[in-house]
Amino acid sequence: MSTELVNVKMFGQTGAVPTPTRPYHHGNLRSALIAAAVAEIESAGAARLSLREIARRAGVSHAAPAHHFGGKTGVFTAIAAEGFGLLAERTGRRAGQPDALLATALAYIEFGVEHRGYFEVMWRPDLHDASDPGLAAARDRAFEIFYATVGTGTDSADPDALRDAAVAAWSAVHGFVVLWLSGNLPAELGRDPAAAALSAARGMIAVGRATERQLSPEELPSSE
Amino acid sequence: MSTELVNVKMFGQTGAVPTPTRPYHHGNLRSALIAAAVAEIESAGAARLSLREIARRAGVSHAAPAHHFGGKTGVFTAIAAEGFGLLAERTGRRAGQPDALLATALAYIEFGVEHRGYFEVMWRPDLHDASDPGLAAARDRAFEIFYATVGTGTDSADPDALRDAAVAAWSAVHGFVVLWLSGNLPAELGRDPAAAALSAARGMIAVGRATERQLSPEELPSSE
DNA sequence: TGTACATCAGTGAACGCGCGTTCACTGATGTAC
DNA sequence: TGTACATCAGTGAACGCGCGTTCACTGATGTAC
Repeated sequence: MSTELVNVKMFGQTGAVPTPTRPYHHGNLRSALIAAAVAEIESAGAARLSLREIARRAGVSHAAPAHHFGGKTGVFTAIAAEGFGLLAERTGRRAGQPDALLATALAYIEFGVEHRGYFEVMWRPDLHDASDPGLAAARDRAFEIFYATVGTGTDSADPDALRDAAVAAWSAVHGFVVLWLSGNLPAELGRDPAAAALSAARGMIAVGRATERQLSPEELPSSE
Repeated sequence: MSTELVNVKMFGQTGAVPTPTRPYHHGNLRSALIAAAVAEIESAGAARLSLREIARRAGVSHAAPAHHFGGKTGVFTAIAAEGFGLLAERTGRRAGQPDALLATALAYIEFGVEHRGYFEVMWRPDLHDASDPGLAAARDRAFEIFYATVGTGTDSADPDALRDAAVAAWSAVHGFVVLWLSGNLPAELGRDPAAAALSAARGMIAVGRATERQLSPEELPSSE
């Protein structure tokens, strides 16, 4: 009898075979728990997440997640940090391209829609520990990429103008993701988030012009 | 002994005074429960809301909320409907003004920030019953006002262009509120949401221009 | 190569808690006469 | 004006459930010799 066979998980089995044991040490419990938690958040929402449900999904004892992460906050913190890493990777790829701002905006939206489990946790300091060094580093890295892209995309030299543009662009893409995920956007936009986001980008041009028309002269940005 | 005195709530009392009874029928339990629920959501988040906590805040028996609203979904549905009513009232006030789009955007943001308890529930069909007739009517009314304002503000005659502009404007204000409420926006924006939103509006002009520059000619909106 | 031992990842039984729901009830209110 | 009665808003005791946490434990792994 090979060790392979012995170590395989065979929970459903009830035959004459002596109860096969899965290895006592999981080997990669951390990843398994995070994956289980993300899957659970995607199917039931972050509010419903319980340590016991994570354990059930990962096939370990109910005390294992708390043992490994210290508690629910620890799980959320790990998810958020990993999420910012994934986001930075996606958006960073576009840096330098001539249409980097638009491409980054679409990358942000695609990330949020494809990874709602991560996305939902990343912006919720009430769930995770925002001061965790690993999380803070990952978040800062993602922000740097975003700011740099907005800076070159909008030709904003003035730091205040850059910040305002970054907040505006971020609000727009973030709001789009949130409304999309919660099913609030009109159904006519279709089911492809990238196509819908492109439509919204077209709309953004009209909104920018209307804003310019409606802001009083002294409220308008001075430069450019 | 006046009825006033008899009816007053005196829970802490243990003296010789005969136990004063508060009226068996509350009189306005519905409003009291909604107010209690909104207050609880604002202090602890919608995820933590329990029927028992609502009852505690309202000073009624723990079974009263379920008795009145049928269950937690009923409470959330009532909150959402009332929230859309409040939003429509606020944004509707600005219709017709020359700067209606900007004013409506600011009104949306102020509403979201001031009434986070309502705001959080309104966009969560997983919490409330979106098909409830009262809720649907209130929501449609609020949407009509928003669409009309965006239509006149952006001069969008084409229905598709109007929809795109509405989605873009909505994403922007909605994203701003969500990021503001979750504490994710940079601290330099200050503590006054209206001032911060005005800054973001300035940034929106630059973002609109950058979007126009980066969209390829065939992706650009044809009219205007 | 073999043995002894420290480490610590993961277990599983037990606990107390707050929750939603049920249900027989209480008592205020409104209406019919 | 007074009486009888139906209605139903709100009560409170009781229930079972899933949760997080604790803690003595088990057993795989790595290291010292």
